[in-house]
Amino acid sequence: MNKKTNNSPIDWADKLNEFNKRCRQQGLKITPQRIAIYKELSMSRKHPTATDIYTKIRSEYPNISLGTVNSSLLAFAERGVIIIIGASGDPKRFEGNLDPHDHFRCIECHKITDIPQNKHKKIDIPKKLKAKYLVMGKQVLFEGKCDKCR
Amino acid sequence: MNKKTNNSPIDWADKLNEFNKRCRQQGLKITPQRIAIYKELSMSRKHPTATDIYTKIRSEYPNISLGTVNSSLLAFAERGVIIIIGASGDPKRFEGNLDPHDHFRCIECHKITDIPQNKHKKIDIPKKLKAKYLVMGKQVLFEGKCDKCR
DNA sequence: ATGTTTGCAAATAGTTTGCATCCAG
DNA sequence: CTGGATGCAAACTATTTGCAAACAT
Repeated sequence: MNKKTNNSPIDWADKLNEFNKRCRQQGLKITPQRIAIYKELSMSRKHPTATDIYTKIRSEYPNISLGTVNSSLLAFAERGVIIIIGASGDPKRFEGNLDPHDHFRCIECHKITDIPQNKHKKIDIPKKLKAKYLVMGKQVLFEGKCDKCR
Repeated sequence: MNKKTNNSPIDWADKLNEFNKRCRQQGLKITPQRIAIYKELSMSRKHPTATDIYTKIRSEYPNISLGTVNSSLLAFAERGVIIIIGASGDPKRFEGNLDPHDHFRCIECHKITDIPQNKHKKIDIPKKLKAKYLVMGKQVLFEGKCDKCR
């Protein structure tokens, strides 16, 4: 499509490097399973749940467990290697793409789509907030009905 | 504190009117339970879960059920009488305050605080989004650690 | 060598569903 | 009257926990 062609081995090599670096920085051990989990996540633009990733990975690692997938994803998210998105009540959805962008969620089919940040790049963190809290992230979530559901 | 004194009977009468009007417009039946649910929600600045509200209301309506509280809240949210906020994986949190504002969520204690919209009032909906989707709402969620947890 | 991670299983939490009864409009 | 709402219980889905064995550093 456009310059952001996924699945290119070069992209993946880059991402893997970045991933390894971040893990080491954060004291997270790098295991084949974790690499597979991260690969599955970062190759997907679909904001998979832990179960989604678990299902996909089972073909490659037949005896990985959902618990492992879940705890790995949580460990990543805790250290900022990935992020968690979506709306409350939904299962957790993970996102490997750390470039700032927004999301659109269909209230009917619950699908989440990436939305590039248009103008408003700089919503940024109100000073009052920074004074009182340690602000580590920001998410903008649009909700409504997607083309298929409306 | 300041002009937004909660719990004032006048505030509540206003809100109740508004609530009744909206319910009628939307074809939702008004029952004592629903009024109690909405009252509990709109009097609270704490973004309660269904269970929170259920627990509180039981003193007044000892045989209301969690299912009823939940389905009422969902019915309200579906029709825009209230909104659902929070992050995925968390239990749903409800919010009766429809004035546009943002939220801060502590990733440790999961508490959610209202954040007034500072400057950036106008993030508003990218045209491309509007073209493709039916956008019904927008949420800005800051995440990090609150004063108590950091 | 050592402390983290894995895999498994069980426990917990939260949400949703089905159905008979009831009540607001 | 009638369709939506209630209350109860059971089913489901997702997440978390505990522990012994395996492995990355």
